[in-house]
Amino acid sequence: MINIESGYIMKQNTEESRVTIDHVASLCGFSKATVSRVMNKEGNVKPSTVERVEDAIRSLGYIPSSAASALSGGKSRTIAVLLPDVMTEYYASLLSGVEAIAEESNYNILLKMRNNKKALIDLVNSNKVDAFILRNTGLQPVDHDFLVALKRRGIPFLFIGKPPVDDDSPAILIDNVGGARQMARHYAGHNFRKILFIAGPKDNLDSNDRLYGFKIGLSEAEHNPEKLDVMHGDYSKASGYQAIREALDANTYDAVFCANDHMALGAILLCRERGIRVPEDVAVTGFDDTFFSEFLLPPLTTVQQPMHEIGAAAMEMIVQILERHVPREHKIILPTRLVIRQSCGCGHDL
Amino acid sequence: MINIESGYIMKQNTEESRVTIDHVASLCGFSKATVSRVMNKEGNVKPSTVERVEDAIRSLGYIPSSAASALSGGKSRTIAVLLPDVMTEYYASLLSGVEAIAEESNYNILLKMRNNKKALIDLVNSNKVDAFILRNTGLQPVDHDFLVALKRRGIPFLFIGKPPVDDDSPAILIDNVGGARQMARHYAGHNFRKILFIAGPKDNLDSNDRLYGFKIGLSEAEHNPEKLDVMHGDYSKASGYQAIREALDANTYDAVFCANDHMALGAILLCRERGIRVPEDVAVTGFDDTFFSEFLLPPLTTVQQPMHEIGAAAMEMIVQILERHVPREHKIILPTRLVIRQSCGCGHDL
DNA sequence: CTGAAAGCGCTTACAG
DNA sequence: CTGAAAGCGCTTACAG
Repeated sequence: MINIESGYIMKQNTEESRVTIDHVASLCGFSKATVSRVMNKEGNVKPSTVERVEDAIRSLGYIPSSAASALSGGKSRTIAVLLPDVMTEYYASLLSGVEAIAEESNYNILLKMRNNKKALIDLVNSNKVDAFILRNTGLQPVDHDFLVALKRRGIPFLFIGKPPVDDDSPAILIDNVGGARQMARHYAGHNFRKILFIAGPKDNLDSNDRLYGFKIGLSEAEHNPEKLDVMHGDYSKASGYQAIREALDANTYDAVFCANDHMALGAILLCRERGIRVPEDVAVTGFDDTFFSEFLLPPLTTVQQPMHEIGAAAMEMIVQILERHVPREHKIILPTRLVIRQSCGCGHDL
Repeated sequence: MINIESGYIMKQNTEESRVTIDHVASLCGFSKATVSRVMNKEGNVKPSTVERVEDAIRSLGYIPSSAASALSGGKSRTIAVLLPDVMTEYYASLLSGVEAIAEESNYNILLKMRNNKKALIDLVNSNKVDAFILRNTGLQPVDHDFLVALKRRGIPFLFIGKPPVDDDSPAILIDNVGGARQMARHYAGHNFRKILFIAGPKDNLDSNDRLYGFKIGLSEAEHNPEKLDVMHGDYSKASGYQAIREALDANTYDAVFCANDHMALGAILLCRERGIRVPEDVAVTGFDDTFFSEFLLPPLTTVQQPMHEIGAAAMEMIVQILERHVPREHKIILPTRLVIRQSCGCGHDL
């Protein structure tokens, strides 16, 4: 458009040159109200007008100032995403799913990784984002005042994972129960009789659902193990290691099912240390199908959840809410799938 | 502040209530110009005034509209971060380092994961961010027009990794040469004679530095291998697998050093398949010290780089540039460290 | 279908 | 050290 490289033109527009709606208006001969209307695809603008305005926008390379439109009541086209962290593959995948759709739909994403009440409420009030995607974990519940602020200002939001108990917000869920149920049936097939479930924290919804699904799966398969003990970890490798260590000090088990792969990794590490063979002495399985599970020795049997798709679905739903004013109440449940590898005792071709 | 739960008060302020600078001004009895000054810590405001204004801000719970301040020439307190992806641990760690400092310094971060020229230039012109953090990989070079736009508008930016050749922007670097040099010395200790280096893409700066460091390390140790072959991958597991497969079809090697851990994983996987023992038949080492490397069998010898710190350093530098108007030209080089595990042949206590 | 005008909530010369 | 006023670049009733 403007040749920056050829030095001598630059002088007067080094920092200031900004094409505004006024330039567009005067170039195409319509008012800026009209320009604004076509930019926002409002509808009732004569097609020929739309065309001329769009030509002007294009030829000027006009980019609306999002600050200005946000201030005057328009949209900022940015969505805040609140995640506990991005270091676990699970969250990184979510984020990449969200981002993929954001890019495609021309939204920006603002990332927040701390449940910092003040910062969040500031963000709500700052006019900076159009909506929120919230990952709710039992671990660090989303602040209540923050949710109140959101509702109060009428800013749409959605949960990845179950909303807080009293809240019926839109949400993207996965079939925790179904995945664990498949695992249980597989356990029944192996005829495991002394089973340890290494759960997440006591109040964690995902973990509770997985345990629940596991139990009904067992009973559906009419498999009645001698015992089904439950220990609690915090989803970390270290906690899986610790849990199985304590459990094994007191009891013996055929098999341990962990509420996620990181804890399963911890369990396998403990077994390696003690010379306990997996799966010959004890089977170990997980949940998530994290990157590394396939490369463990033995390769981990686990439940795959569509992490990327969860993020994508969340962003899609937000875009719909924002742009099509679709009914706010809405849940989507994404499927999970048992992935059988060798840590359960299958495939002796190790 | 306002009791949302007790329904009957809500009626009139359900969506609108916003505390503005005017409210603050009238509460404390100063003009909004003054309020603005204290908010922006401009300096020449009488201390007693500052105090009264701050009291008013606090008691009203006032949050400035970032849209308004951005529009009127102020700052948006948000930094754009451009990353190729977040799915690899390397980028996820960077991001978490960036985020940690952003939170602490009260900045927001806007995440961009595609090198989409138009979207980026729009962002530059949209007034939405104060600065950019750019991860430059040889793979997907940062668009030139985008950089031009940045400079033209005077928006500060910084690279993680080497800037493009002709560019002397601030950057956060790691000591690729030093890390690979340590690895080379270790190789000399093992007396490996037939060495394969699985590099990144041909024009990749990190990979080239690692190869360079490896070579000078070898010569410093006066170790002269019979051969040092180089194959190129793309940093993916699959490419490591592929590279070593081709290499092994034509030659034999004592040891292979991979430019990152994912390719080392691929190499180890190929060896597993072929029944080639690592490290007895061939040693395999990597670079990065990714999460999984410790849990591989054999545990991977690799070079650790401080990923989180890189992100943190980047954000810190941006904040300094923005707030203290520190000189723009600046580089920081962070150290790397050899982590010796067993895939190189050390620690036979497997 | 289109335009004139007010207003969104700040910041920043300018004047004192 | 402080204030009155203009202006940033949009959007949105309101009127036609």
